[in-house]
Amino acid sequence: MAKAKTDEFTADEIWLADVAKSLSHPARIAILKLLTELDNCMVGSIVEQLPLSQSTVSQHLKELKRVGLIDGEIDGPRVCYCVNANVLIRAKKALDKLFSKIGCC
Amino acid sequence: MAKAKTDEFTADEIWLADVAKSLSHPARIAILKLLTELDNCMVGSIVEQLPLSQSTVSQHLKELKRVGLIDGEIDGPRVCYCVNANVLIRAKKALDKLFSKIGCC
DNA sequence: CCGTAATATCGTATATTTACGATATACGAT
DNA sequence: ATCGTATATCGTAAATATACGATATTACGG
Repeated sequence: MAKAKTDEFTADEIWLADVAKSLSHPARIAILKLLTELDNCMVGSIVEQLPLSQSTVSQHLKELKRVGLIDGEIDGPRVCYCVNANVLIRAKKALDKLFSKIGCC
Repeated sequence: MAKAKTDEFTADEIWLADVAKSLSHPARIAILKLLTELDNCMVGSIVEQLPLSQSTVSQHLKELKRVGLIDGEIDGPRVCYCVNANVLIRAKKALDKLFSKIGCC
């Protein structure tokens, strides 16, 4: 029943799982890709490129922002999002650490 | 209503999101960590270390196996799981590619 | 063959995610 | 002040995820 026993895991484990969760939808992967490629990262541009409604895209952006993978900067009546490299690097390091000593049984 | 519009995204995006999904629970992060640390990777050993029931752990193992992050090898009456480095490397490369050109608006 | 141990699967309850349209908010222009 | 545009939030329905106990399966030892 999805009883949140998260306190039984380490903060690192919970954090990495949370970042992974934010990456666990193709739309959010696509959004991150767009943010690294487009010279224009207004929400409207993103919505145009995705097969999803504006409100749904907004929800996905909120999820990415929640874990800090992107930041939104208000630009007049628009919002400009961009990738937060720091969080990204931290996530990659955590992954590397997790798998630094792969050795099997 | 979670209408699966996944065909609108690229295979790469879907795959990476799927791997991320399999990493999106602290128990599964913990399992992967255990598999890289324990000299004994029987299911029983994993269950012992986690605050979850045997059936729940088995479900998590199934999810990790589904995306190929781990392989299970039958060893008598037990099953020995280990990390699949190939899938892992592929995932890391996909992440690196995704973020190779971080440049903001 | 039978019992025991290890693991997987089933059934099921609850929680969370995903999606959309409708509505609210914020801002710039007129 | 009002209008139009851009974005966020609300309400909600359907899908999926998580958890557990109970049961099935598999393999070995006697």
